Order: sequence, then C-alpha cells, then structure tokens
Amino acid sequence: MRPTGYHHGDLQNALVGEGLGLARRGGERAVTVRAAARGAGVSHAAAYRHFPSRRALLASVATEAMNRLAKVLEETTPSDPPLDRFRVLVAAYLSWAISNPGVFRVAFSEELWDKESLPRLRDASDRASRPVLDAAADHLGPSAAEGESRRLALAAWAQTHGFAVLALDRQLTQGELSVADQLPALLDLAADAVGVLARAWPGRP
Amino acid sequence: MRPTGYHHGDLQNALVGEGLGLARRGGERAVTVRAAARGAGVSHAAAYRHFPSRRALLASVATEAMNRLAKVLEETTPSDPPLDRFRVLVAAYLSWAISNPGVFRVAFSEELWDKESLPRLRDASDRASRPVLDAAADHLGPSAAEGESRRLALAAWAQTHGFAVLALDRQLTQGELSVADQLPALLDLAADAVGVLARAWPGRP
DNA sequence: TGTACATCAGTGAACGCGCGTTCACTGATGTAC
DNA sequence: TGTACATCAGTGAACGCGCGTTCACTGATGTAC
Repeated sequence: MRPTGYHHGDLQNALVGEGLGLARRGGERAVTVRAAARGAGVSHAAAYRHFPSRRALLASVATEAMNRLAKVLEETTPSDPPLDRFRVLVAAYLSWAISNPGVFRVAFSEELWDKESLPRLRDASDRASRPVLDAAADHLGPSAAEGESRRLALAAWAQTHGFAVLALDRQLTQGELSVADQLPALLDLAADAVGVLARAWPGRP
Repeated sequence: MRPTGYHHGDLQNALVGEGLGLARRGGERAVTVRAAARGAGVSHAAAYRHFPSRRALLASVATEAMNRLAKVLEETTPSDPPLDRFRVLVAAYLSWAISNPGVFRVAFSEELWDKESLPRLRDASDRASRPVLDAAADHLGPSAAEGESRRLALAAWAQTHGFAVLALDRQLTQGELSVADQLPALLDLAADAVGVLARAWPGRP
C-alpha cells in the first residue's frame, strides 16, 4: 500500500523500527506500545491493528535485534584458521553488545523466553549461535564428537556473553571509564581467555 | 525501639526484607516502594521516612543480595587445592543464581551501577569477587604477576556469570526442561570449562 | 469508465491500573526539669 | 515520680504520570458488476 496522510503504508515495520530505537535509548522498559506509535506518528490504538499486545511488539523487536546480531557474526571473515575465528567472533559479539546495549538486552529478554515458544525468535537465536558452533567444530576437527564441539561452543559463548553482560552492568570498570573506552582492553582479555579455552579444550587432537 | 501497634520497630530492615521477597517473586520491576510497604503492613508514605526514593530502596535490596552471594562464596570450603576451589566456587555461584534468579539480577541491576557510586554496593561486590581472586592467585602461585591472576579471575568469573545469565534467560535449554532441572548438567559443563581455562592459563608454572 | 459496497487501517476518547512522591496531620516516645 | 514538650515515625489523602487495552467511529482502498 502506498502511504497517504491517513494510511501509513508500512506501520508494522515502522513500529518495530521505533521499538529498536526505544530499546537503544532506554532498554526494554522503554519499549512500549504508546511510545512506538508516537514515534511512528500514529495514534497508539493504531498499533493494535498490527500487534495484539505489547508482548508481541517486544517479541518482534527482539527477533529483529537477534537477527542483527546474527548478521554481524555471520559477516566475520570465515576463512581464518579456526582459532583466529574465535577471536574474531568474540570481538564482533562484544563490540556489537557494547555499541547496542539496550538492543542487546532486549534480544535476550527473559520476559520473552519465559513462557511459550516464539519460533521466529528461536530461529534468530539459532542463527546467531551457528557461527560459534561451526568454529568449534572446525577447531576440534572431524574426529571430535559432535557433543564435544557443542560443549566447547557453549563454553566460548558463555565466556563471551559473560564479559558482555558484566561490562554492560559496569562490573568490570574501575569507576570513571565508560564501557566503550574500555573496549580494547576488554577485547584483549576476552579473546585471550576464549583462545586459552579453545586451545586446551579436551578432545583437541 | 520496641514495636507497638503504631511504631513498627525496625521498618527499614523490614522493607529491605520485603524488597528481597518481591525481587524473588518478580525481579527488579516488582521491587516498588508501595509493594514493600504493603508487605511490611505499613502505609507507603511511611517508607519515605527510611528511604528517600525507590532507587535508594532498590540499592539497599541489591546490597543485601550481593552480600548474600558473597557469603555463599565465602562459605565454600577454602582448604581444597586451588583448582578444585574453582569448581566449588563455580558450583556455588551457579546454584545460588539459579535458585534466586530475581535476587541475583537485582544485585547486578544496571539501573544502580549506572550513575554515581553506591559505596556499600561496591563494597559488597568487592567482597563477592574476593574468593575468586584468591583462588586465582593461589592457583597461579606466588611467582605469577598480580595482574595475571586478576585476568584469570576475571575470565573465570565472566565464564561463570555468562553460564548463569544464559541459563536464567532460557538460552541453554532445549525447551521443556526447567532451569533447575538442568542444574547438574550445567554445573558439569561450567566447572569443566573453568577448569580447562584455569589449568591452561598462561603463566601457570 | 463509473459506482456501490465490503474491507481495511486509521482516530480519539475512555477505562482502570499501579506507580513515585508530597503534604498536612497525628500518635508515640523519650528527655529536661 | 510527674509533666511539658520537642522529636520521631507513622497515616491517609491527593497529585500527576504513563501505561495497556478496548470501543465505536471514520476515512481510504480496492473490487465486483
């Protein structure tokens, strides 16, 4: 539909876009039906033509967020040797999380993963974890059991996710520095730590 | 002051206790001045005799939460060999986080670490990280540089915290199982991963 | 090409909710004398 | 031991806020004929 004064044309996507902006500026709690509608220049009742509830809107925002994270990870150069791939993935994950704190948090919002399954969000999440799983499998080589490379991937992911969350929660700074200022040091530490983990992982030939 | 019908006697502590209960049941968003006062059997205006704002109440709740986590970590048996200490600490951290999800989250609430320092919360946090730092220093031995054992401690903490957060956000389950049901498998995986990390850490004699 | 009409995507007003915070107040406490 | 009084810790009502959600409605669109 072409946009007119009255009909918006693509309100559904516009609302998700606004939701991402709200998440960026204020985190999950800022993602409200009314604010998204306001941002899209539309009455808040109009949003209910496209989303049955705030939860549904938040789920779409989270799915888009998770897909963006997945895209960033997929776009890391996959031709590197496997061990370097870990470093590159860690750097991409941390950089994205720290540049997009509110959006990153919404992607993992407990509120959404709580109850029944949201298949599109689940798919986006699987997509995001694929590059790490692949790197682990490549690194351990074809002789490794599948379960073993999955364990390594989980451990590397937890390690990286932990650094991201702790940094966003200001647990790693000595006080005055902003999170972004500390990114280089953090990348060093995290990439080294994941490198140690992967290199020493049981099952490595 | 002795409690009477009119004067409560220890409202400040009672409000913090209620706040912990609210966090336990509903996470950070459930910790409100009005609900805490309600729980303590007092008008909500009364709470303002003891806390100047909701933020101040939440900070006290978070401080108490962090101190409880610290206590749990301190009470792990410190006589084990250093490498086993990591396993024990990881298990204690994860078990506590998964048994007290809402309280665990409040302890790390971004909202509180955001702005100016809250010295008592910072102290509680330092107290919680002490056992891990000590384990890292013991494990690496006296010849290791202080910075190096700090790096290992941070990496081990991030690893463990990452597992905790991912588990609470339902990122590690295949679907049907509850987080608590998966605790044994999670403990295995996380303790192994931290063990691999520590054993292989650069600088280990 | 023109028109009746079903359908769709908006509007604006309203409901009820729980919240943080403030205010003038009142009941209880403890201390100076 | 008794009493006046300052101080402290409560009460209850009120303000204003933003929210999710629903409702009857209206303007725009596109299709059957």
